[in-house]
Amino acid sequence: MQRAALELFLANGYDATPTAAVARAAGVSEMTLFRHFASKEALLLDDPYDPQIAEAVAGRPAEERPMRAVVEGIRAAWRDVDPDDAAHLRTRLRIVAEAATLRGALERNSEATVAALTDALITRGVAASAARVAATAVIAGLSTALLDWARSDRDDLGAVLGRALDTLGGG
Amino acid sequence: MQRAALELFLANGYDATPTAAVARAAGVSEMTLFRHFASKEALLLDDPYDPQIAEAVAGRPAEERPMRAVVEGIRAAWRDVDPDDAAHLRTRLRIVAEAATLRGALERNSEATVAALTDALITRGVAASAARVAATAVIAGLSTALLDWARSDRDDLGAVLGRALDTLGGG
DNA sequence: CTCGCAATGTTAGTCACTAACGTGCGGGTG
DNA sequence: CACCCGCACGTTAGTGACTAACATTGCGAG
Repeated sequence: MQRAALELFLANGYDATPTAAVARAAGVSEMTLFRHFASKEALLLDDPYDPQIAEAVAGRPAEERPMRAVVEGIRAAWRDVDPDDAAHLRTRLRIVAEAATLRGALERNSEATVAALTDALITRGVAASAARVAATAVIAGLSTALLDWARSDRDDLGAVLGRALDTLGGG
Repeated sequence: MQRAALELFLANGYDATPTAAVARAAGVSEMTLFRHFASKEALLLDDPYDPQIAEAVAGRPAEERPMRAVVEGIRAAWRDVDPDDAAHLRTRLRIVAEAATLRGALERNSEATVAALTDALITRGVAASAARVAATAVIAGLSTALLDWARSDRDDLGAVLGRALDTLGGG
C-alpha cells in the first residue's frame, strides 16, 4: 500500500489524494488501509527512526551537556546510513514539504525518537524536564534541516545535517 | 466564542467537544465560528506570540552564536510578561496537554514566531538554513517546557522557563 | 473435513471543514 | 424618509479522514 500511496502522492500531491484513491490503487478497502496504518500521514512517515541513536547518545562522555550529547550522538549514529535510504527519504520529504496539511508532521511522527533520546539522557543523569526539552529541540531542528535539504537539491545530505548539528550544538 | 470554547474544553475535554457544541454555546452557527477562527485549534491558541521577541534577538551582541542569541533574546523579552496572562496561559496549556490530537499544536501555531526569529537571526548575518534550524529548535524546546509546566503545578513559570533556556543554550 | 481464528469487507456514522447561495440589518445617499 | 449597498450571518449540502458494528472469507490445525 505504501508503494501505491507514494506514487499517487507524487503524481497528484498529498492533499489532493483521498485515502479512498490509495485504497483502490492498492486493491483493498479503505477500512483495511486504516487497519494497517494509523493515519494517512503514516503512509508517508511510518519508518521508525532508529532507536540506535539512543545508544550513541547514552555512550557520550559524561561531562557533555545535554544538547551537545544529543547532537554528537546523532552525528555518530548517522554514519551507518545507507545512501539508498537517503534517496528514498528525499522523495518522501519532498511530498511532505509541499503539503500544507503536513506542517509539523515530521516532529509529530518522531515522538518515539524523542522518547528514546529523552530516556538516554535521563540515564546519563540529566533531569527529566531538561532531557525532554533538549531531545525535542534537536529533533525539531533536525526536521527543518531535512525539509530544507529536500526542497533545494543542492547539497548532499551529510553536509546539510552536519551544519544543522553544528548550529544546534551551539557552534 | 473563545470564552464558551474554553469552558466546554475544560469541562469535557478538547477532543470530546465538537465544534457544533461550541457554536451552540456561543449562540452562533457553526459556519460563523469557522469564519472567525481558521480551525478548532485556533479557538485555543489564537494569541500571537510576541514579535517583540525578534527585536530582543536582533539586539544581542554580534559575537553570540545563533542558539545562544535566540535563547538570551527570549529570556530578555520574557521579563515584560503579565502574571495574569501566565495564569490564563496555564489553563489553556492544560487543555492542550490532555488532548491527544493537539500534539505539536503549539509548534504549529508558533510558525509566525519562528519566522520572526529566523528573520532576526538572518539580519545578524546568520545563514538562512542555520537560522531556521535554531529558531525552530528553540521554540520546540520551549513548547515542551511550557507543557511540562502546565501539567505539574509545582514551579513558577519563570524558573521553569529559565532552566529550559539554560538547557537549550548549551548550559 | 471442519472448526476456529485472523484478515478483510460492508455499511453507516461522526466530525472538522468548505462552497454556494440566500437573508436580514444598519447606515450613508438621494 | 425611502432606497440601496454591503457586510455579517444563516442554511444546505457536500467532502474527506477516520471509527464502530457486524458479516464474510480464507486458511491452517486438529
